[in-house]
Amino acid sequence: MQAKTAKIQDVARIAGVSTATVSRALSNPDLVAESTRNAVMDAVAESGYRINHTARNLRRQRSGSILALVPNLANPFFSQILAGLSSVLSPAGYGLLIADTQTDNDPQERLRHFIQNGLADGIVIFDGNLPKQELLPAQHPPIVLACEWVDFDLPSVRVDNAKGAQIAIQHLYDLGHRQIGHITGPNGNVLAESRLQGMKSALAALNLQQPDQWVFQGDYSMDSGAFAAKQWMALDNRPTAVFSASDEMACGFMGALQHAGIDVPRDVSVIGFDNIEVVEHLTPALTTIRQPRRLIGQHAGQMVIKMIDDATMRCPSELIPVELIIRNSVVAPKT
Amino acid sequence: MQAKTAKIQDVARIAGVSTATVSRALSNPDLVAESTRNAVMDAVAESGYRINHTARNLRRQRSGSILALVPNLANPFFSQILAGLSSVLSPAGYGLLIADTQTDNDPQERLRHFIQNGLADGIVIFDGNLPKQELLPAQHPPIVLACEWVDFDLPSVRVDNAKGAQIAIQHLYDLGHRQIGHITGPNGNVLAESRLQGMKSALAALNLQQPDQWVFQGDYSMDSGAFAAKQWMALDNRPTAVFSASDEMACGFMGALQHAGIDVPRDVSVIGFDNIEVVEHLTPALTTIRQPRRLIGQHAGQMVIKMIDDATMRCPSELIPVELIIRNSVVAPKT
DNA sequence: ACTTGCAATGTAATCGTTTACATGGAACCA
DNA sequence: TGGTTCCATGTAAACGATTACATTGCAAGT
Repeated sequence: MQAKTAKIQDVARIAGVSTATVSRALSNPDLVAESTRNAVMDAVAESGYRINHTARNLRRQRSGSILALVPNLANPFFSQILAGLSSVLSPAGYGLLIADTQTDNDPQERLRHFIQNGLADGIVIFDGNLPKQELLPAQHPPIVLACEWVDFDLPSVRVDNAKGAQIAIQHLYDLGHRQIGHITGPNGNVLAESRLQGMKSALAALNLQQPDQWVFQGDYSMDSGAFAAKQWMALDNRPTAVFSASDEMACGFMGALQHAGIDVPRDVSVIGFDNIEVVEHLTPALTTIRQPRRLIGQHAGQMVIKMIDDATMRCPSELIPVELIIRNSVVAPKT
Repeated sequence: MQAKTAKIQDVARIAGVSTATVSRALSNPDLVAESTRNAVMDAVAESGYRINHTARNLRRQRSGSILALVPNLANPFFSQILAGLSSVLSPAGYGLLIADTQTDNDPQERLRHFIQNGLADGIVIFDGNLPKQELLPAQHPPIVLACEWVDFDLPSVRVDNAKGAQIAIQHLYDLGHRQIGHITGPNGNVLAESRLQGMKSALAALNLQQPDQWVFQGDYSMDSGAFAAKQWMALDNRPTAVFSASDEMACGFMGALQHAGIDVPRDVSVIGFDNIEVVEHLTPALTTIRQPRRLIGQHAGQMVIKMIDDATMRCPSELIPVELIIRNSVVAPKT
């Protein structure tokens, strides 16, 4: 251990003032006279002083970071959202702590750990399946839910999933499709549910039937999309178009069909949800519903910061608009 | 503000012991008698005590988290690596702080900020282009480089990129290709360089020529792969196979070719690098060089923890093996 | 019986800031 | 001139843990 890093005491000594003045000069410059402020700054430069955040945080009763709880870090869906989050947190002086909610077997305890231990000044939750009773009553730092949400009253930022589904169905309908299948997200997932519901009511409004075997159970993974393809191929009576609750599943679905020699979109049209980056480069390029992921991250970040700054603030939930991106995976059905 | 959370004092009072004993009972159980230990545990349960990490960290002169510096958070390439990292950090009691190195315009200052401010007990750097002088001399927490590396002596965990390139070329060669092109990574990137060099020496060993116009400048993005496709199509004298320095570029390349009506692999074989998840589901499924990304994250995490636990430790760099994944994007050239 | 050693615990200093409160002086006003 | 007010600064008490050092009591060794 060589020359320990300078502390505020050292700066104070060099500048010939008290530690209080140094502290003020640094974090509240208008409180000190200009001349002293300059002296302090010089002393800081001379000593190479850097603030000790741990000490500051202890004193201020804060942690200086925001925690993001994601259900599966390995899922690239989150990378852009996190990038958006990070881009608003950094400038505001917050660190971004990231934890995977599904790594171990006691989510209950783990969640409590994160929420109650003062590890974060605010939390952004991307996982709608967390044990709800942990979120509800206790005193916790500001929480915002992003993408997924839970049924009681916590502020959230999300897209209008039902609307997205409706747009997708309408698009298929407009091109002439009357037999429309669906690949769902995992059971119990709020996104999956609302996309499913959105689809159902859109179909109903259009007076279309959808037999149960046209609804394939998925879990957002590519593999589950590929599995849906197998089921589709096994059908006597195949839907002419399939709306997938995620782009990843659509990838898997199209891939498996193509590997089996089935032509997309000639034999079946496919529409996805999310607009992840790769789908533009697929063949056929995937028609999909765009979710502005970066934006979602940014809004969530801004919201949580607002709630930290003003504890009384009740943020309204935000609904980010979705958008149909037309590419080449949807065409009129064969006649 | 209601009932402030219990502190160690409260626990001590309830258990009828001193704070020192409580502290020991919690973090060093064998130092206290079993009976007192139980009394303390009961008191903890009764009071709902949860440790204040900020205070502990201040006293212990640590921060309790590890920082990951990634060049571009939005790049899904990192999501699995981070998942691996997180999976070893969490159990060890470290938080994972994530920062994007490219968000703002003064990387120098930013890097210094992270390194010197005691924000992290250890740092994992995924960006080989950081200002090197910042990493070199000063006293900093343990640093390990992952994936990318810098030329001087810092421990790293990475794959054998040159070997990967060599395997790729050999595979193409074995199938009969003698005219082989390449899409590079960004200029100055160590991965790009070593894959390029690996390819060059493999070609030389096989006595193959590679005119300059067969080497397309890319930047790892899908778009740059698509751009390379344009250049490939403009060539009079096209290579029969292309080795791409990343799967993403290979996606863009294949996509753009297919959209232009060119058949992969019949008209040109493509081999990638990374084995990102989606490429298995492309049509054709992409033949590629697999990098075990999750493993890289895990090893980097273990290494940095080791270095924190034992400051004298000099970790040797680790080389994770790569592997050829044969799929359908490479076939023998047209005769 | 007297020392020695050890195990269990307590006392209090310490980590590096922030900030409530106290102080001193200048400016202003009647 | 004496009294307010206000600005700039200093003093010292927090924040909530850990841990060096001191203390105690008891068992064992001689």
